[in-house]
Amino acid sequence: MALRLYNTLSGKVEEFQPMNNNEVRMYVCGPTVYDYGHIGNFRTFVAVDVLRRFLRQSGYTVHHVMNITDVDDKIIHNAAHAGLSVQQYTAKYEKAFLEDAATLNIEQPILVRATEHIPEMAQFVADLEKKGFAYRAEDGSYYFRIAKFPGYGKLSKKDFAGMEDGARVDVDDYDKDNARDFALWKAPKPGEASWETPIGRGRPGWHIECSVMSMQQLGETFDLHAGGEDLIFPHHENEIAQSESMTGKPFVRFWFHARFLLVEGEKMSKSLGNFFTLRDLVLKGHKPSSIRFLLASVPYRNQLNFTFDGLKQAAVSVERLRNFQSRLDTGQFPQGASEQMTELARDTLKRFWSGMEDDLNTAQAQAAIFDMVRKGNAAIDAGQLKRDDAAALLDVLERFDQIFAVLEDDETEKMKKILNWAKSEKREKDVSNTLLQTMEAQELSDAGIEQKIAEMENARRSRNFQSSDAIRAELMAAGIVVENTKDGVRWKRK
RNA sequence: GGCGCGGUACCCAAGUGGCUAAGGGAGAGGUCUGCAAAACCUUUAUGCGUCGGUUCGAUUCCGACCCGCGCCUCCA
Repeated sequence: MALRLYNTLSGKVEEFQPMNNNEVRMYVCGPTVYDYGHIGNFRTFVAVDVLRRFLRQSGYTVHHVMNITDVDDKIIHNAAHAGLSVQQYTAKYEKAFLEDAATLNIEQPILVRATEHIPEMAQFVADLEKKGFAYRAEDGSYYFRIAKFPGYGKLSKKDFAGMEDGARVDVDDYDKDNARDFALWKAPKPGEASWETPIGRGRPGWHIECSVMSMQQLGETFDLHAGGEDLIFPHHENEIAQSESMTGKPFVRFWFHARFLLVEGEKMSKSLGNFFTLRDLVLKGHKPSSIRFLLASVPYRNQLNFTFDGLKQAAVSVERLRNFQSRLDTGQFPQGASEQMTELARDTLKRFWSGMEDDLNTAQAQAAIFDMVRKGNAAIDAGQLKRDDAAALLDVLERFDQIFAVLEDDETEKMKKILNWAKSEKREKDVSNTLLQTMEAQELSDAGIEQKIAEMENARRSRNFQSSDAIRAELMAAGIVVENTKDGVRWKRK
């Protein structure tokens, strides 16, 4: 059994085997740091994170590299508008992106930045020109000659053969030999950021950074290259053209693309008012774990409809898993193991795993876990769960969470950071009461809460229910839920 | 216009040429419970966009149509 993964290049689901036994070398196209990351960006990065974690859980050592695009037209434009240097401008958004990724429990890959590889890129362009794949235009820009690369279009399944003669040529593209030729290197326009290099002054085109940095980090041919579906063309098609022209070898074995999401049933766009950054959602009071759970629960190749209702549902689902985990953790169970539960743990893990192996079918994998939760809860209710069973079920839950990463309950700290950020950015008006209430619950110390609960328990023991209910209500108002179980009192922050 | 993906219950969302069409949420009823929370049980698609076709049999394959979405010059 092994992971079967859809490969955009072949258009088929294939068995994934890395080139070197236990090592996977993968590259993901990272963010262009010109603004805060939105929920669509994070769908892709969560999908890649799930892939990365699953590969690691499968026993591979994963070399995972991600680029930061820190120079492009939009950055140059926005930076100038803000009166900042490109570097000052991008530093802010790169930091924000990495914080947001951490908020969503996305493990950080090895980072490489475009602006830190300018000489290598210039060299790459020079070499491509030497080999006849690139040419210099009159203004000092360099273009890739796609006519020289017969495989052009193989990733995006486009046939460019018939388009060469008689193809329309845009008036402003008079510099290019063919309208489809793409920029490797851009000559500077007045006031734009540029670098002095042996091929002249200028800045890299968009695609070149990924070819140069990925091959530098991972070799001329590597296992996996990921990104959003929009990158298939032209970005990844162009990367293939540049890289394979340079080395004469296959560039990437598996191409992995995450599908775009919809927000409230529509394409996300600023004009529709359904454009949300991660921070927007947290300020509205949604927990990072709910967001991650929702993003991860629809398989990456399917369109995901991201809705606020769905976010609420995800929160409850995560809560259900956490409740079960806590029940297993704190419950008192008799020694030993039961055959049914041992089998349940084994079967669940198997189902979970085969769901994941089936092109990362996270919905299927999740269903196995929820089945286990129901059966496990029922066994506890019936008094049939033994101590070793609890450990076995907890272990399965742990395996699930090493990939989904939603059970760890330390979110208030993350949310607080975002709250503080909102204050520093003068965005207090966007802070919801839900978030404030969650934060309030955090203000109470564990000791303070336990003190209150002790008072409540005393009142209950002396059957002074009026008093105990008052304390319960008070705690509830502060976002603390107290549960009285036959194994004792348990409480949690909501 | 070209290429591609999808339309499954109130919502989100898997899946299959024929056994009861996963799972989660929501609603209803019940069990437990001083209350609350959690949990469990029952219940909610004779039906899988529409219409044809192939087949002993289709939600699953094929065709047409309707709707949604993506790519086709830098949006994840």
